[in-house]
Amino acid sequence: MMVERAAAHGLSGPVEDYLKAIYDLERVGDPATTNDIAVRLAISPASVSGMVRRLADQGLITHEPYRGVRLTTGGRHAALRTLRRHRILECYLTEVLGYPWDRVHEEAERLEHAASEELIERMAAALGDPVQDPHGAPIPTRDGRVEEARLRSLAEVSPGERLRVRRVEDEDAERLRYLAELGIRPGARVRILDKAPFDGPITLWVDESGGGAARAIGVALAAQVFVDVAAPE
Amino acid sequence: MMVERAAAHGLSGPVEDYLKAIYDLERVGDPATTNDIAVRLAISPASVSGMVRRLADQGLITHEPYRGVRLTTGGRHAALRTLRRHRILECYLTEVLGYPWDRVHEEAERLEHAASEELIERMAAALGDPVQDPHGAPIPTRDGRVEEARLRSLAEVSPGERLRVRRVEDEDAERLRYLAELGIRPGARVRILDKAPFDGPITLWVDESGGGAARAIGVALAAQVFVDVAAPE
DNA sequence: AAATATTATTAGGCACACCTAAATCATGAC
DNA sequence: GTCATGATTTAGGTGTGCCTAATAATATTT
Repeated sequence: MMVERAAAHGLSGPVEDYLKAIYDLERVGDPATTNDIAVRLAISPASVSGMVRRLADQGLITHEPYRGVRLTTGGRHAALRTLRRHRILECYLTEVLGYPWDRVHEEAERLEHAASEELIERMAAALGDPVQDPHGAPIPTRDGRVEEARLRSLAEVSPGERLRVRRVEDEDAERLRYLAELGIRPGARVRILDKAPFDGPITLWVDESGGGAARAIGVALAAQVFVDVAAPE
Repeated sequence: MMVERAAAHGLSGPVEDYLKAIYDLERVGDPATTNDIAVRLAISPASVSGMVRRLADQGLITHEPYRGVRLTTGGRHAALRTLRRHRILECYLTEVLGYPWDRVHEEAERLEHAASEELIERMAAALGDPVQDPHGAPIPTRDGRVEEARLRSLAEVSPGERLRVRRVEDEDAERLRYLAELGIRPGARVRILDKAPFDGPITLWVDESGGGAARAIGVALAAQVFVDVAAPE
């Protein structure tokens, strides 16, 4: 007899996590390598090898040994369904239940595997079908379409231009809390004042209601903040 | 390295399900037998034997071989925490997200293992700390207290008295849908008109706004509907 | 009290998802 | 063109939670 999955979908929690990770790594650039995935999920490369075989057997990814891994159409759809669930949950928890910015990711990470499509759609409806989550990530549509804006990170941008923060990585609660303290969140207007050489601190001006403030952050943190050129307001 | 549980609590989903089942069986009467648990969870008795050992090792239950199983204080608290999560979720899904009566149990059954204490308390607060779920089951308090009213089932009551439906079993969606059609839900006022012999049908009068209707149900279904003597309104 | 039926447990397996340690493969340096 | 380094895979193992089939303990009948 087949093991009855506790999940609300055909896939186990771990499988959904792999697909999300692969989607995200692929999005940035090249095919996801075993190692990339291992680092992302904080598990050993050997474990990834095993799971990669199973995912390939199920037709969710293609695997060129020693080359990397790509999602198939089916795998991509599964990843986007999970991502939709995750991001709608984040919106709902934040907007309706008053969850703090930095804790929402963690809760959504668990709920996304258990929440049915119906629950997610009820939440989406209650929110008026949001198009992005609290960290600025776009929410895939029901039929699995997203447009991932091609944004530059603060680490890549040169001083001068007026910028608008569009998105921040949401994985790490502490970092998020710190960014929030600095006023760096989606929608904020910023301008880079200076970049110290040798990966030194990046000084920027953060607009705030009634003024603003100069802030300095390291390159690692700046790489997790994505911006585009600010539309004139 | 210890396996990181996906659960938001110390216990795995299956363990929480066992504890809930044992709690419920104990509540009705004698210590839960291996077989009872197996039937309740729709798994083989052999599997229950194995899990029972593990639960006993963890100090969640005591086990007298060939006698049955009882929750320890710790086990009971764990069961009540899970039950609280389940029932608050049912309330929230019904009242805030408009979930239908018959589908709410299934969704809560999955979410209860993933939802953190914080989420549950936020939902409870949004609802004004409800004291019972949509099927009439009492919600344990944060500190693990419940009073389970000693109710009689419709199958046990004699014709004549004016009754009020207090609670119905929520496991089976189809049964719930049928009961709802008949107007039999917590709060409804009913009176037994007749009980046919040899476990024959039970005929009852169900008050409805602007009248009422006579309905007949079988003993199996009647055993899942719990009532007390109607308070004069 | 012995035979039978019921109930519970043990024995032996399987799938999943992880681990460490030991090969193996690929590639850029020399 | 070989070699070392780093990435990847295989080999072998763990814990959880389920299974079936066989065995053992208890309860019931005769």
